[in-house]
Amino acid sequence: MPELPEVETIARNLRPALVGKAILEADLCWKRTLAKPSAAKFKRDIRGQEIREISRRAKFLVIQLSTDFLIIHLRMSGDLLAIIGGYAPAKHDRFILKLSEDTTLVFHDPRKFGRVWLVKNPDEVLGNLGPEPLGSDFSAGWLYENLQRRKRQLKPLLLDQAFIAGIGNIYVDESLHMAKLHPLMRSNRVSEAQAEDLWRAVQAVLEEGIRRNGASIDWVYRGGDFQNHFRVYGRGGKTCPVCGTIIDRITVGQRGTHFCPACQVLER
DNA sequence: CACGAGACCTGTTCGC
DNA sequence: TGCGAACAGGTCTCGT
Repeated sequence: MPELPEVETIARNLRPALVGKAILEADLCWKRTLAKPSAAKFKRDIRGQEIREISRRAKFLVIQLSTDFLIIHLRMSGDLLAIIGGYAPAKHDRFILKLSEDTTLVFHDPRKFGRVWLVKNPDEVLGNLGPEPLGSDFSAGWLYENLQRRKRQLKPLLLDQAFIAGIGNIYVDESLHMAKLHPLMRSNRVSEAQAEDLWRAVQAVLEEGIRRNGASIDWVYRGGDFQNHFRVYGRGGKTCPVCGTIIDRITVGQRGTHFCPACQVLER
């Protein structure tokens, strides 16, 4: 579920409930959820540290502790909950931190794709990420230049976290639609004006997602409502809100891809 | 370098 | 109603 706006929403919600609390004990329910280090070292090292700050980098949650960084990626179905008061174990809980003041941080993840790291240096995990799309290094000029240097299809390139970090399947489809660019267009054929449109669209769509507290779909509900404002994502067979044409659904890089065949024309 | 397929997982929804 | 197939917010690895 979580792309940049959803992870940002989670970080904002967790911050007031967790910052300042101490970690009493870690409990790992599904072994593979822990990416680094070993379970024994993890449990030993994390105990007694205090939660200093919670932030986001791309789709990662970064929890700064007294001496280490706890980094979490929710992948497809992960969710993080701060439970104040009695904690009752639930079916898909994979990892639990018992905190001071009767608080529990629960990592709930039905599909078990999510991962957790405990590291001294966050770059060990975050070092290969591209620029933050809502950050100052992401400019129209940077985007144009870097699109020229590749010859990839736009959609898979924008999903490549080493190229730009934080965009996922929903927001890429929405961004390309807003910029009126076809998902299969070659990146090196994007004009300077089109790159500027794409730059603007990516930021607008992500900002709207954050403003609406992210998108909540299916059984993973977190209170966001961006799902009620999708223009193309998940709307194959329905009409384009801009021109009324029927939205098409294709597969690109094994991902469902939604676009308007009239607004987003593939020139060749 | 670019791309497709397969893995990793469980749950829901759809078609017959 | 039952049952298999398709599909789901992500990313990694391997072969071509």
